[in-house]
Amino acid sequence: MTALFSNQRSSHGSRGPCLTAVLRMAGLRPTRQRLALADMLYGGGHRHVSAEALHAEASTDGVTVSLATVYNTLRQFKDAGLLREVTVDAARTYFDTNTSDHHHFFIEDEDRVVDIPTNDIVIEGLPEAPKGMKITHVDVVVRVKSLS
Amino acid sequence: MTALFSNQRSSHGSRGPCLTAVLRMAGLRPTRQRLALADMLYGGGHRHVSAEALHAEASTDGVTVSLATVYNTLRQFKDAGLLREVTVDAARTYFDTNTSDHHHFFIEDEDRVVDIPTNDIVIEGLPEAPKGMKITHVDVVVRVKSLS
DNA sequence: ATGCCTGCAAAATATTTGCATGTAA
DNA sequence: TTACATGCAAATATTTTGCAGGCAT
Repeated sequence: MTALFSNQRSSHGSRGPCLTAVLRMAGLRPTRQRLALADMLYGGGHRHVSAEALHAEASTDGVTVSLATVYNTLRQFKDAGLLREVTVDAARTYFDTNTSDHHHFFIEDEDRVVDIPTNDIVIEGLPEAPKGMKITHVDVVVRVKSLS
Repeated sequence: MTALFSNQRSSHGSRGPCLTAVLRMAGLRPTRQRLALADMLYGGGHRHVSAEALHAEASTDGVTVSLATVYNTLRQFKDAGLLREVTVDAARTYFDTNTSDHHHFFIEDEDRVVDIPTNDIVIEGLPEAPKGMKITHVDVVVRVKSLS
């Protein structure tokens, strides 16, 4: 599966219409706030964000949007399959604009999530799901810290 | 590495002295509350608990302990290496009495963590840690839900 | 015009902390 | 006795929700 938003900018030069179309396809009205957040998220390469960080970035960019709307928008994007939730830190929720199958580094000193750059990870010996269950996702989080 | 608390009960018949010794070794005074919580955690087999659940269980067992003390005690045990924190759900922190290397199922419908019963999981193609970093832990979480 | 969105503030939830009291050594 | 532990309540942090007003269709 390929990320829906990939290469918005390079494929069209202007990205507004693309974002609008994608939001519509997801059943979400292309409002000013959603377009602005989507642009920040997908305007250049893939990203990992927390709600707080995205809200701060919006403020810096002069985009007026409430923190509650950022939370709600991130959840809507996630429900629409445009973002993937990454659970690495119990205190904070991260969203990844890369919705394809891949895994993560978590940099413990900085509370930061980074994609693992290769696709070579293979997990062997994975057991069957418990009876009556099916596997929805396999998450691999490699926690790292500086050598200090 | 073997869990410090394993087989307390079977190796001695009474477990009080063991728990006391382990707490002391960890630099923690063996108080009534800590002994009671340690007994609940290690008295029989390995477990996964949240602070809230452990507090509820204590109340049921007639052990008087405040929720704050449960939180603090779990953190102390974790810092002492007696528990491992498992991050699977952003809304809740789980602690695993099994501190050895192993991985987890997360049952999404029930918000419950279960050890993956085999040791056969091998992860291949794991990349190097980013420059200047070292890997502290690799977590594999297999999310499952009922077939519905 | 209609119904979905947004902002704000308040609620809900999870966890930590300050401080007076209690207890182990 | 002395330092560390506990309980309580309040503080903190994150995320969600209710509601009145706003905007997309």
